[in-house]
Amino acid sequence: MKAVAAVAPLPETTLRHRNLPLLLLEAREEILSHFRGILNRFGVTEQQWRILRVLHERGDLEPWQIADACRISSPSLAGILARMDATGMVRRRQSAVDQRRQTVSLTPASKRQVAAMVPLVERQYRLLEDAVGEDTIAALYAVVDTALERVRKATIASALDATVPPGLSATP
Amino acid sequence: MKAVAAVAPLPETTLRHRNLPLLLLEAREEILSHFRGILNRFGVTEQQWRILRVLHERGDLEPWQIADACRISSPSLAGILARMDATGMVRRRQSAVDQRRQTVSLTPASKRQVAAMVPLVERQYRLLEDAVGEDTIAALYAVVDTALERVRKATIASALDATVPPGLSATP
DNA sequence: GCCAAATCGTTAATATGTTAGCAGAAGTGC
DNA sequence: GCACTTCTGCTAACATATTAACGATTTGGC
Repeated sequence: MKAVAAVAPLPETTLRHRNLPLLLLEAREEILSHFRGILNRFGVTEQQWRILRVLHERGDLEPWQIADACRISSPSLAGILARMDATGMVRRRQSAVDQRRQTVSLTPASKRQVAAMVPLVERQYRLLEDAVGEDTIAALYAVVDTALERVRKATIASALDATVPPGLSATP
Repeated sequence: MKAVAAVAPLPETTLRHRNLPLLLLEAREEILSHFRGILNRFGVTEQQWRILRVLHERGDLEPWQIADACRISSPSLAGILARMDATGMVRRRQSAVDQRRQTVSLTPASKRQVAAMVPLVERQYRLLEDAVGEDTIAALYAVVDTALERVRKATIASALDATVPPGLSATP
């Protein structure tokens, strides 16, 4: 006869949860694909557009503010801003009071470019809403907003803190 | 006195729509941050895990199937698979009938590694659900699913096809 | 059977993401 | 005033994303 432990949950090797980051990546890429033509037309990358847009909306910013707002890591941003500075898309000035800090601002040329891009981007959003339903897009914003907020506020433990069968970890 | 055209919509320079791809990026990164510890522990990148996982779930696949399932472009996948092959994470075999095709499969070592990672990943999903509410995560899956499906099925025109004021485009 | 077109994986060039670490500058406590 | 800590932006090393283009097939039309 089988022992009592027969019902004990074996180390399951089947994922019950679908890959949520992958799903979000798919959604993001699918939507972004409809804007990429506009970006390519104006010769700006997706990250460069995020930066142009946030500078357009919020005015001059310091690099750490851009990094935070655009979800670009500091090392990535350093290179991106250097390239944008070299091509005249932004201007960087050192702060006089704090030698560590900088201020990034749009140039007259990039302001004109943003002004030309904004109506196209806005129109593309409307075309998207017209095609899939404004309510669908609104629900997407809303649900992602609340999920994001709750994940950020929550205290989430790490599965690594739990007891792990020794010898299975790749830790040296 | 003002002319009748006073109400005509000036070329608006204010974006009414928030950056939706950025919002999805934020959500994705926020969630992924809680899994990155597991991936780092086992020395696999996020993309490598996507590949390991899909091979675990669906068995041997050809590169184009992996590219499609994991949302990895063909050029990126070439390098990733080459590295994974070099480190023994996957094995590649040429097809006998079609010299262009390959079959990618897990190795015994990577099968053991996936088996060790799956419970941790699954546990992390549960910790996430416990912290933010299972319904929140379920709603996220559901809404993103439907939005993604509708965007894919819809026929969405390009804003570039509309009339653009000449001289504002960066087209040479 | 043969040639043009489509397929599959790949390389090349450039731009970013990730992690670790570092240098200069500014705040902090004593 | 000085050691200590924090902050800000940066470099370095590596892995990926994007776009264009290519080489080796395979397929389809005729």
